Amino acid sequence: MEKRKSMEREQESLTSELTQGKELAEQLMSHLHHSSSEEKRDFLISKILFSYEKALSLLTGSGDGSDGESKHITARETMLESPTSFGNSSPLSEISDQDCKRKNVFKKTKTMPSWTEEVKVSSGTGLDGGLDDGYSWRKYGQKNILGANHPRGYYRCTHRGTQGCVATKQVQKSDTDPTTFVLTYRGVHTCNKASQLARVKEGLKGNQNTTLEVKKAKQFSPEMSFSFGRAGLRVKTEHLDAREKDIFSPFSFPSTPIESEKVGEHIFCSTMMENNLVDSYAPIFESPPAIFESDYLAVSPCHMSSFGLAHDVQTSESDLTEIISAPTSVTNSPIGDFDFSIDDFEFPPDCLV
DNA sequence: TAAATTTGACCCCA
DNA sequence: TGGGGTCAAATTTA
Repeated sequence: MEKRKSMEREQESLTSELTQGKELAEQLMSHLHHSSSEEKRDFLISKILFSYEKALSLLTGSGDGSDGESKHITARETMLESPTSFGNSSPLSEISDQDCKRKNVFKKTKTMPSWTEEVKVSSGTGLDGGLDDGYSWRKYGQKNILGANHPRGYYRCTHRGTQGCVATKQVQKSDTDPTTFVLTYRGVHTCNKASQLARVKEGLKGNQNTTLEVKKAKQFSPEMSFSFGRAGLRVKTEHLDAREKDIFSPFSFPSTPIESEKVGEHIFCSTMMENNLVDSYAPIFESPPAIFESDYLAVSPCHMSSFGLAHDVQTSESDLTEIISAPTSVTNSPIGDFDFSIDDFEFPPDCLV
């Protein structure tokens, strides 16, 4: 009995890994067609390889095949995820559509990549909870969290219905610092806006006016099967004059004082290196956080290298923190090389904030 | 009037 | 069994 359960789990993990591999391959195909950055393609390839290696290890029994996530997936959930896997005769067919939906949601939530950011905003920005990061979010819930002084807001991508974008984020005001919001992102944007933002970010490459400083990576734990840890960035903004704010307006940049003493405070790059996870970290930037909210965004060198940014880098107080300059828009770009100017970019009407 | 937000209820899981 | 996350109806906003 116990053995059978174990086998079922392995089969589920296998299915999950193969499915993931397939999806990643499809993403890669899409990126090939859109001449995305080499880093991004490399990352997708490494993820695909990892998925298949893991699947193989499950088949051969050489690995434990279970990770923190997949071992929680039940047989029922797995079947529900693949509606075609059971026919009318299955007792599962009696499960309501809503039940199916819910179970899919819970499973997807658990298996989606997630990472955390701490974003400091100045009071009066009117961005509480919204914290515009360039994506369109729709609030779908709010909960009081045990032990937390402030409620947690739940947001999902506006394009979820139209484009099936599964990205979600949680926003909670920090208990210790009311000006700091803890943002937890889950899932990767698959909406058009994501690729458009990526293009905007890439457009930073040739632009040199606005200073970016990536401050720190606060947390990283290999929570997701292998590559998607939780990483944190503390993003500060300051010194935006009216003109610059206008420039940033499409992304609603707030302005807050920078805490220079915290620059380089957290060394996460080395942690990544030690864990051979540098490549794995790429996805964190590849997808959403897209914090457009600072004119002062610090980036550790490992980020820089994974971004393919080798130019216009100044050394900051920390060896692990460097400053980039960019003129019109800023972000901790998930996408590596910044290839074209933002001037080349046009927002389709449906994506303007 | 469509889109966004609020909020109580529901479900899953530790 | 309670906490966290999500759904969806009701309400608000643009």
